[in-house]
Amino acid sequence: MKSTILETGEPIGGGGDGGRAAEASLHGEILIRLRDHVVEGNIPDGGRVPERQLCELFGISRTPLREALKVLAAEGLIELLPNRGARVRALSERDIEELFDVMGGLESLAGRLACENVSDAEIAEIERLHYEMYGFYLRSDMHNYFLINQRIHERIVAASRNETLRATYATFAGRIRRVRYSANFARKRARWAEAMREHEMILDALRRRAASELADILFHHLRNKRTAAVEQMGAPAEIMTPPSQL
Amino acid sequence: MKSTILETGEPIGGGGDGGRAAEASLHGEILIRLRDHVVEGNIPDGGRVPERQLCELFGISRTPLREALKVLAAEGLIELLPNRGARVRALSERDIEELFDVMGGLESLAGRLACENVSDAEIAEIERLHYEMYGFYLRSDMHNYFLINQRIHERIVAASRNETLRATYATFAGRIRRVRYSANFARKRARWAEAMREHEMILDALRRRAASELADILFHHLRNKRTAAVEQMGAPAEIMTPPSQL
DNA sequence: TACCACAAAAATGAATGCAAAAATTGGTAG
DNA sequence: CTACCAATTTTTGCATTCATTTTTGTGGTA
Repeated sequence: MKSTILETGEPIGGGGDGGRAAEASLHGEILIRLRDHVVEGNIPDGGRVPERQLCELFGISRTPLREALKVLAAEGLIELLPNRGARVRALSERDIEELFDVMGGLESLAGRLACENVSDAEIAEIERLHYEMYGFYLRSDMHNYFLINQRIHERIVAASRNETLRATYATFAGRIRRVRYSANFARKRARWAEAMREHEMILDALRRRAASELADILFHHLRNKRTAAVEQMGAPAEIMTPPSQL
Repeated sequence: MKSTILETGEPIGGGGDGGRAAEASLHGEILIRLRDHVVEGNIPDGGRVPERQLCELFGISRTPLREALKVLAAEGLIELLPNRGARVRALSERDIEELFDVMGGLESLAGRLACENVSDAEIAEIERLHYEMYGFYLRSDMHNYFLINQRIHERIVAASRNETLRATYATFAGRIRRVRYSANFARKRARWAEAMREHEMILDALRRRAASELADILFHHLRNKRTAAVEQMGAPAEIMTPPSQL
């Protein structure tokens, strides 16, 4: 008996979970590693996902790898062409609009449910993060601003007390991760200030536990992010070159 | 539907689609058939999903079947226990609450987006369905009422013009299909009347294209469905016995 | 009779093998 | 030199095989 495999009987994939469980059973590990491999942009958009190479990269046979590919296809991260293998799914502008809107719907829901369930301590924690983020905004520290921003949204989702929602949110977040990353670099000060104001409204509505209002604000917040992201796409100039792929 | 297999090079799983495409490639067909097999309740809750038997049922080898199992696990329909095979995922009361809330969030979003995009013709069609449904309500024709009800909700989702949302909605709808079916049999006249009133509000808000308002109404509509479903669960008396499983 | 140990049987997880389809290469004709 | 076609190579999809693990069944013992 080795040290890597866990011996618990914990179920895998129980809740369409965003890939949290399933570390056991080779296939599960490969799924996670392959997902990361794709999400992190090691393969260019629309590029082929060569089974053979990945097999030796991960040191496994094709069977578990192909199982993972099927799952990633179901998640929408890659697409499978009959007899022509897997490709990294290139997101069209429309795809990105749709994804941001769905994210908006999910965050909107999260806010609504959070108003029902959030504790005072959680609000206090979100407030703390908010002011921390505000500090980075004042200092124009984009990177740390973005990090805290993410955490605030995650806290709201967590406060919704809905594990199904959390897992679904995680899946979609992974799907647009690359885009969000680059959209992040749209250093438009105007949009940034607007986002900051929206975050103040979010916090205010959450404090008052105004569910419908928070739902509205969050949807529009994401809608504005969508606009910013799409504008950024229009004039990319220099696309982030993936860190070289063997 | 044509002769089952389609020869187009259409990608599979392109959008996390709810199983619409992918009829090609044995694996894809098996995925659909197996999903139906589970959703339709041929295997009891928590029951084992025997690979061997299903293989000969479908007349295939274990490889494509196992690929399908992995996907269904990712969708949350079944769960995989390491070295102990697949089981049909039994939904706890909490699971069902979560699922209804997520469905509420998705329909809420659909309504919001529909207000942006719905055409007059689509509204007219939904109105037509609404009055047709009203007729079944008056005649206490539960079955047809439910069918039209489903179609109205689908029309709203379609009017959102968001394919990603549509696919996600379809996946979750499949996940609670069994529950909805039995919840449907909760013939509480009071709840039924309430639902009818809510539908009138939905139609009204859609006509006025009042996005936030419609979002609210749809969420609460689903929340009420959730309450009804959970109450129904509490006193099931006779659980729908699955039509015997070899 | 209840319980535990042990062995046989079955099922799972992963690797390998094989046929078919696609991509690639080489060659030829125009 | 280019366009087109055929043969080779590669890749994909599925079946089969092999090694573990779990489950089942049996017998012995307290």
